[in-house]
Amino acid sequence: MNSPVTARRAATARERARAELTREIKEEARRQLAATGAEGLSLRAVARELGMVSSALYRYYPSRDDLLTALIIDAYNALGAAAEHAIACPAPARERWAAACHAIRDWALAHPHEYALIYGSPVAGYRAPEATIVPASRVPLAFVVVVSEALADGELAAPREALPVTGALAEQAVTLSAALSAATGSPESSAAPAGLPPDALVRAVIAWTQLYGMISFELFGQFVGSFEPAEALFAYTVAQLTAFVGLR
Amino acid sequence: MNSPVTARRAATARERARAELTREIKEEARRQLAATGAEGLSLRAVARELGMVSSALYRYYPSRDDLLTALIIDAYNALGAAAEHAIACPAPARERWAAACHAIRDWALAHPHEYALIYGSPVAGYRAPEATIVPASRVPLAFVVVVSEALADGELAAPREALPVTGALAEQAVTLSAALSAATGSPESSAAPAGLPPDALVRAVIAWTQLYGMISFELFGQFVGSFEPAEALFAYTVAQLTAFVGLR
DNA sequence: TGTACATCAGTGAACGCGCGTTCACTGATGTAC
DNA sequence: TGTACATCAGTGAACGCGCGTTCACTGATGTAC
Repeated sequence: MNSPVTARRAATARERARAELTREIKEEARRQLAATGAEGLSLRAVARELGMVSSALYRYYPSRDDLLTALIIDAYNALGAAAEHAIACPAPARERWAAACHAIRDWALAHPHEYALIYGSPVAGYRAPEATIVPASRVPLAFVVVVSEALADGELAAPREALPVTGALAEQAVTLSAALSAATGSPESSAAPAGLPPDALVRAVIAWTQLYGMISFELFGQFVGSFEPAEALFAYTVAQLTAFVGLR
Repeated sequence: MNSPVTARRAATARERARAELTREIKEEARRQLAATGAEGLSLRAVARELGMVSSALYRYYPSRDDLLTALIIDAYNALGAAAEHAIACPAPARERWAAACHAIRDWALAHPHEYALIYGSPVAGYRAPEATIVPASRVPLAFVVVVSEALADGELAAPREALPVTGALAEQAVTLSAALSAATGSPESSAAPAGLPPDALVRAVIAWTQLYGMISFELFGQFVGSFEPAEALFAYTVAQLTAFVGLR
């Protein structure tokens, strides 16, 4: 985009203004998302709030869907960063794992509409482009990394009541495991989560869906009148899951 | 509504036509829901499809939200009926429990938009009325009933790795347990699920959120490229959950 | 059984709204000589 | 350094759309005497 062939030079005023406005548009859109939800996000409203004419936004985002995509990617990245930050500390794997769980819930409670945007029911007529795949995998990858490191450090042991993983499920797990090794073999990732055995990987994935279910139930109001506030239930679930995943 | 004070009499042609059309409107709305999702549901489109003028619908549903509410209640009831049907057979509790899990997933896969309507991200600007509470509780109640019956029949035992339920969580569980006993003490329910100990209730609730998370992940496309198709993963999860809940 | 009146279903036009996107344009900023 | 041209940001009007909801109305169905 920015003429990568030519030598680097200082950004012009125009370029700075453009970057600035691109950011402001996204911020205003995020604000409206938080107020209205994804379906209510409107280019015209965003432009209005920024004191521009709606057609001017098309200099920055070619369509409403592109703006939505930008928000989705940002949300995945923000949540992924929260999880990665939580596991980036010198502590036993089981503690880092639990910290990631709580970090994810905290982020979700703080940004409910952004959480719904990425994990809620799909937005009608919107098809997520491939650019969302990598950001979307940061959270599950963080979990896999922790479990892998626990395995390497001898802190992983299958729970006593674990059922064997066989058949089609084992095949899927092996395939995914290989894909993960390939993906995280890239230079930027120091810890290679390769070689996670199928049953450990399956348990990690199940744990992730459990977290997701717990957080979504809370956020979408299914606990109103019973386990709301849900801190206690969540903490208990995380503790159980830690054992289920096999973190000692 | 139907003049319960006066003696019963044959329905007039008008009344039959009204009941018929009310049903047809809901059916058409459900069809559009399946095609477009909740946000795309429009009174005008429903009327158009039925060959009526849009204002005529207001004789049947006072507003779009009321039509949505009717669909939500129907969806809860359909899913609840599927779960109840699955547990209504002479078999060990653990099998009936697993059957309910699979029945719920099957229904969700067959009616993805209706599932999203009741368990997806809340529809913007829509507030669920109280009339949805009872239908919404049929599924969780079915699970509680099975576990209660297992307890009564000596088929329930805490899993070896179960953590104790204490503090705020135990209090919430006790309160909920009491509410359940009161609610299901009504004549229509034969099996009184009273007296479920807090830790068993908590585990049942956690299991329910796990199921929900697993089904939603599959339905909302988060498994694309990894565990899709998700039958194997789901079956494994159900088996694990059965043990977790303590069904022997 | 027949008539007068009340109830109700459905019509058609209208209100008022907001939306995404396109397009020809003006005027400012940047660039090459 | 100064000028001519190219690039780009933002404007304002317009297109075409669909929506929920209201309202005065016509004509059919039901009811009471």
